[in-house]
Amino acid sequence: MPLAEGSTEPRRSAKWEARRQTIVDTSAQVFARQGYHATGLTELCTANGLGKGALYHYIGSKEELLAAIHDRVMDEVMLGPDRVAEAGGTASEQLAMLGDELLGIIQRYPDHVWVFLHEFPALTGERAEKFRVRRREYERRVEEVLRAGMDSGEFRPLDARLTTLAWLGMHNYTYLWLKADGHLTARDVATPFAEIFISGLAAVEARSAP
Amino acid sequence: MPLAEGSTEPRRSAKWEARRQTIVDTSAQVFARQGYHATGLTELCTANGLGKGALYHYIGSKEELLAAIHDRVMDEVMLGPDRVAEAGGTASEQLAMLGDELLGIIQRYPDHVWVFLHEFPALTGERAEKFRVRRREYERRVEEVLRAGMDSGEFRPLDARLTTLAWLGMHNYTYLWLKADGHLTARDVATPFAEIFISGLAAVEARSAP
Amino acid sequence: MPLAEGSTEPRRSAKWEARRQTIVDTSAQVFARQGYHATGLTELCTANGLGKGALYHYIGSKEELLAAIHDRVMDEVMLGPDRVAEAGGTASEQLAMLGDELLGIIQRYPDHVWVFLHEFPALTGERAEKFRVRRREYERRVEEVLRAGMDSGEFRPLDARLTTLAWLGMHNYTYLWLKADGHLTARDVATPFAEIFISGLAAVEARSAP
Amino acid sequence: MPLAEGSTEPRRSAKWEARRQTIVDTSAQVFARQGYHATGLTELCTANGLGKGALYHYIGSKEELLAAIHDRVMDEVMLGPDRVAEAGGTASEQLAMLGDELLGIIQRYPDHVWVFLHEFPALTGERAEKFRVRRREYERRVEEVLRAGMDSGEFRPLDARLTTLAWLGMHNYTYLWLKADGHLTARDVATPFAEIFISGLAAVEARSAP
DNA sequence: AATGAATGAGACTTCATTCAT
DNA sequence: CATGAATGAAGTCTCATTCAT
Repeated sequence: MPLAEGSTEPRRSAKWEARRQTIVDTSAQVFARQGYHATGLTELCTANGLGKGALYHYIGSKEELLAAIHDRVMDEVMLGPDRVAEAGGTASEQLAMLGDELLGIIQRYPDHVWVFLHEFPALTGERAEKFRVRRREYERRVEEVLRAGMDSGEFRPLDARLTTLAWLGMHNYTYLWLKADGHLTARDVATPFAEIFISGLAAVEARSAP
Repeated sequence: MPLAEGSTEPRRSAKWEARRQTIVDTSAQVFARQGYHATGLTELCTANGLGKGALYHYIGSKEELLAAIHDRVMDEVMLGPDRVAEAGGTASEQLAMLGDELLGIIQRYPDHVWVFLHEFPALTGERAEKFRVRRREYERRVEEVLRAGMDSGEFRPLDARLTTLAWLGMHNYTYLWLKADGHLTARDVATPFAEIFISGLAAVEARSAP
Repeated sequence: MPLAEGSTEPRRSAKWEARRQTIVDTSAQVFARQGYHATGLTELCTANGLGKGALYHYIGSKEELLAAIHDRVMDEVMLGPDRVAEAGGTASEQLAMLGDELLGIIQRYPDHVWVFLHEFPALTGERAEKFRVRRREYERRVEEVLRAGMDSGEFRPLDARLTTLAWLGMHNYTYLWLKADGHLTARDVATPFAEIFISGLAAVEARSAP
Repeated sequence: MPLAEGSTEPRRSAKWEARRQTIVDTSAQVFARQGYHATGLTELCTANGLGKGALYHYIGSKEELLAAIHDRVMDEVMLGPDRVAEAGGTASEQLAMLGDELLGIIQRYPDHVWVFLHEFPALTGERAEKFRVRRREYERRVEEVLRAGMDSGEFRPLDARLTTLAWLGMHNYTYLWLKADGHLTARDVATPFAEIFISGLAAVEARSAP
């Protein structure tokens, strides 16, 4: 019996967990390339070098595998706001850091992110709800930073929600072209993005002074 | 396969074309709600109030239907840059207009856009290539406007490609939340987006003057 | 829209219904021979001379097919008590008639009955409940006849429920050996069974009269 | 396959045998609840608190386990006629005793009996044949008693085979509702059953004498 | 124009069983 | 004694598409 309550999943060996992680990562690649629905179990088996039975020994179901990919990337994403809050600094600095963190993840986990942003609707029931909640939570954290900047007069007073969505779109959308194997690092992108966005938010007086 | 597209396809009656258009639009709705792969032909039949044979009479194949949805929205999108070029004006004005046009389409065709941005990978072969080309063409037109602004000194000198991608992300990503039925009009969003983005690009002297 | 309310099943053509009935009967034979769980869809396809898709066009699902077999036989069984009640007569006569009817069905539908008595636990949810209810209803009708006989003094006063179960066991159990192809007719069995059972129930004075 | 049963099978330790017996009994419960085919090895493992390897160490195969359950109950059943023959008495007394014994087993081993009567067709080859033979042997013993009663004039001259089948049905069928946990003992049922059946068989003169 | 029966490949998943550890 | 990873065949069911009517 595990110490933590409510964990209905039977404890598995470290070896099992490691293998499972490998399978999750490999499968993310395949899903990113072909799409979740367009990828059959047989293809996943080939990609992972496993028979169907063995694959199911690790993944439980195709949808559970999809959720595991989501978890992998969402766990990382949620760390960003925490680290940023801990680091402190001005709203501009915090927003820049958030962008850095986010693009870093997109670059390090391009496949997982692709799956996360594209195949989320394939999740059903509780699994879908879980990630809807986590996603909203992240957005809320971004919005908080923006709102703080507006409150302090560092940013112009804008619609915070709309501004958050603009920022998210600008950054998230990079999943379509930002890959680790390119010559571009995450920071190469994050820095100009931050420059554009933050100076776009900057309080008017700072700009229009005669 | 015909050498010249559209030439050998048997001309259909106006009635047929009208009915087909209705089917394309209705199907876009279903695809947007459930995903292309997750939607079966039977569901499409129900949604369109047609038997399988009749549906195939109009759509040719499921993938051709998907391509028709792409066409519907891409035809509209490509009109934007043309109209903008014709209208003339400063780079800022042109960029704002582009945003206006794009968000207008996203709001008027939320389902088609959703399908276009989400299910594009389901297209294969020539059909995929066709839309890849059109999409790149649109991006090139946006980049042109940005490059013109930088050349004229209206915008700071930035990486034009990267800036284009930032602009596209910020605008395209609205497909996830911008719906016609909301209280928000396309312009309600386009205006603040343009303000943020354009002032973010504005040449430094304009901002830092003492 | 069908006239009858609540009928969610789409109306089907008479041809479809006829073909379905044939499939139900043929499948009952296969299930009776090999068992429900031990029979695969492929086998059913072979037996019915149909591909998988076509078979599903008619049966909906394997369990629905099982339910259809249940329906076929249960519809017939439930007619017995009605006909008997209508015919009237003494309790002994009614009981004999019930046995006649029941064994007649067992002989005419040996496969359906086998499936009904053996594979009932394979039904789930509402489908299981439906037949549990109908079965109890039939038993209640038998018990009523017995109780009437006891009340009138025609039968000895015994535990009516227990007596019902004895009668049911004696008759139902014939499904294991009573086949139409044998030389034995249903009546050949029903008559001696009725003689034994009814004289076993007969009021004591009728038997022990000097 | 060993030529002489039981001879070449490696003798197992008493501990092994005990453990095996426990497993057989526990599994009978699971099979009775869910059916043989509907129960997976994994479920059996859970129910028995054993891993797959360990379970196979005891059971050999799923079908062998099923056979063991059959053995358990059939061994008991076959003792009945022997004990009855040894006890002697009139045909009526012997028949009543047989019923007593049989219902006693059904009540003491409801799960094993359920499996025996329901899942017998899942046995294949020699194993199926073995139990077919034992079952026929039991029926023969019952028929002998009936025939003796008829020969002696104690019972009316009826079709002995048919009468046997009636008696078996009446008694065997109780497996559907006779459980140990109820308030009803086996004798509570056996006595009225015997009364009905035996008086139903009683020689005519005893009843219809003018 | 339209129907819907039929196809058969392939979808996801579970099965009983084996065997290296 | 016991484990649990691995197998691969078979399970039920859905798919897009065709075609006789």
